[in-house]
Amino acid sequence: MTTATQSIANNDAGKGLAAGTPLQTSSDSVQVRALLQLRELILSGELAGGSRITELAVVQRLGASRTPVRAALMRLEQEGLLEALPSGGYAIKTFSERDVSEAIELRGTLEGLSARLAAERGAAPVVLAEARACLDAIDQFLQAPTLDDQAFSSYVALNEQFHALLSEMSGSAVIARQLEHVMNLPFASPSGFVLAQANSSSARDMLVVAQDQHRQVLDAITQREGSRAEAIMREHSRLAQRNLREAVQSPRLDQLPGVRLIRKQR
Amino acid sequence: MTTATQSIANNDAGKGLAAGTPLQTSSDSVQVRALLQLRELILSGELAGGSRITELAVVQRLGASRTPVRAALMRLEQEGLLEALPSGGYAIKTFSERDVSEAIELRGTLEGLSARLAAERGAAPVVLAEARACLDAIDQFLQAPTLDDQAFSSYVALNEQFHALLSEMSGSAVIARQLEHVMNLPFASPSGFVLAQANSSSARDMLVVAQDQHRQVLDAITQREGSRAEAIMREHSRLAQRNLREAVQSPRLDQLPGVRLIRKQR
DNA sequence: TTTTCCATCAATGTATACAATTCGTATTCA
DNA sequence: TGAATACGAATTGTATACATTGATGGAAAA
Repeated sequence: MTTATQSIANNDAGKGLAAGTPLQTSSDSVQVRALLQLRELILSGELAGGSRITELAVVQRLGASRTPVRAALMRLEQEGLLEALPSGGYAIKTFSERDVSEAIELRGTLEGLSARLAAERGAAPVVLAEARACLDAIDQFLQAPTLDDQAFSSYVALNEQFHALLSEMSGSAVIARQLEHVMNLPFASPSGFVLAQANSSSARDMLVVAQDQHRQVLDAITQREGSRAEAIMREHSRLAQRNLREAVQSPRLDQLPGVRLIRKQR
Repeated sequence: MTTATQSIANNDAGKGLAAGTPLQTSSDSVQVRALLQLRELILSGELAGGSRITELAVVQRLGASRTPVRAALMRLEQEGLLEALPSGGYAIKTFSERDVSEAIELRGTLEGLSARLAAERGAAPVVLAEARACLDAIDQFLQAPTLDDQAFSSYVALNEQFHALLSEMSGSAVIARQLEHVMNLPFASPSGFVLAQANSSSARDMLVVAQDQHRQVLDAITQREGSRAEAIMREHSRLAQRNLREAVQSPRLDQLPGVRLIRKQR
């Protein structure tokens, strides 16, 4: 995970100003800034999916020199957002709905593996406690009969945290690394499409179901029930699958990061 | 670790040469050559695991300039062979036996997923036919009561091919990509440790077992038995686990690529 | 009008100069 | 003597010039 510490603004006399750029000057290195900005540009759909992307264009757009831009491009390629063209250069990848579905399935499988290992080996008590606290916090939000956008955002944050803790419980750096890599794929993230459902009447119910699965997988891990833990996490990812299917038609979809990269047909 | 120029001496006396110099030992670009050579250097153990690696050292060693070397380093970091140090620069990663074990488990899980999807969706007949041909070829080698090193090498190649076909059968580029990524981890490859067992008396028997699993998973896929296919591939990876455990003490171990990166403890 | 060849250009690949940061070391002050 | 600071060497980060390759368009010939 790249540390995106937002701190004192620095630097950046800003030569070429582009319209609409969020102007988030963090004091990170040029390389990191270029990576973040370029990723944002792609995920926001500002750069059309499928189109070719040239170094020079990015250089002009971001104001950095070719070297850090090149690094960022390389990085984004291996993240899966860009595709290296055989003739050199890159194209912005697009994803079919099936691709997204498979990415979610992949995450479910890996999280299942992680949960099983955590159960079989036993998780560190500290992490378990953190996870319980995290779930308690989620419960707080679910108390209310209806949830506003703010509550959903909080849920998303806590949800991500819980999944991260789950990954940590396996005690496997190798698997955690792979999971991180899968999550780099857009929309594969645990809360990828929940926001699209925020207005749905059944939205809260879905979160209730998800939260129950959270509880149960933690219980399974505590009871050292490996295959139960694995099965739960796999099923848990199916919620995201459902959200994906429902969200594909949602008009609100366009506001989510990365959805512009999904092409309609397979 | 001193310089000593013990690798392929390209070294070409530097910048004096004008354009058009036929220094292409292999017809690839400098970048690709640097990547291959550096990876080889690491996997062969010529660069000590855990040690820091500086750009300049690599530049001097490989004769390329900093730019392609930098690209190679970046690549190897994301492959998992190098670790990016917080202060900049890289260190050669080392792996515990547990890391390796987890990498194998990971592969088994992903191959299981792939096989299940292939079974559920149905695999392309062409690929299925190729896979059968591949297994027939392996059978040829297993006819002999004992196998020489040459036969083992052939087995390894065919084995890799079969696993590649299996990955293709799922029809999922997303999953195939992840599998590829996992295989980048040293020793996670399907035939990672078979060569270490080549002299063992039970070596052939192990291959016989493996081959039976190959047959069965193909049968399961053909019969559209998803969870059976998945289970078989998971169990299949356990063979590699066994090989790992046995191979760890083998004196022949040092000749395998990457084993020098395994640290003894924890 | 079409095809082929050449010229031109644009984009990436490569090398290197320059800047900034880090780390080790030595010196100085308490 | 110890610690802290400052200085210097080394290494990475950044920018850019140069080289090469691939694409594109236009002109000439069939």
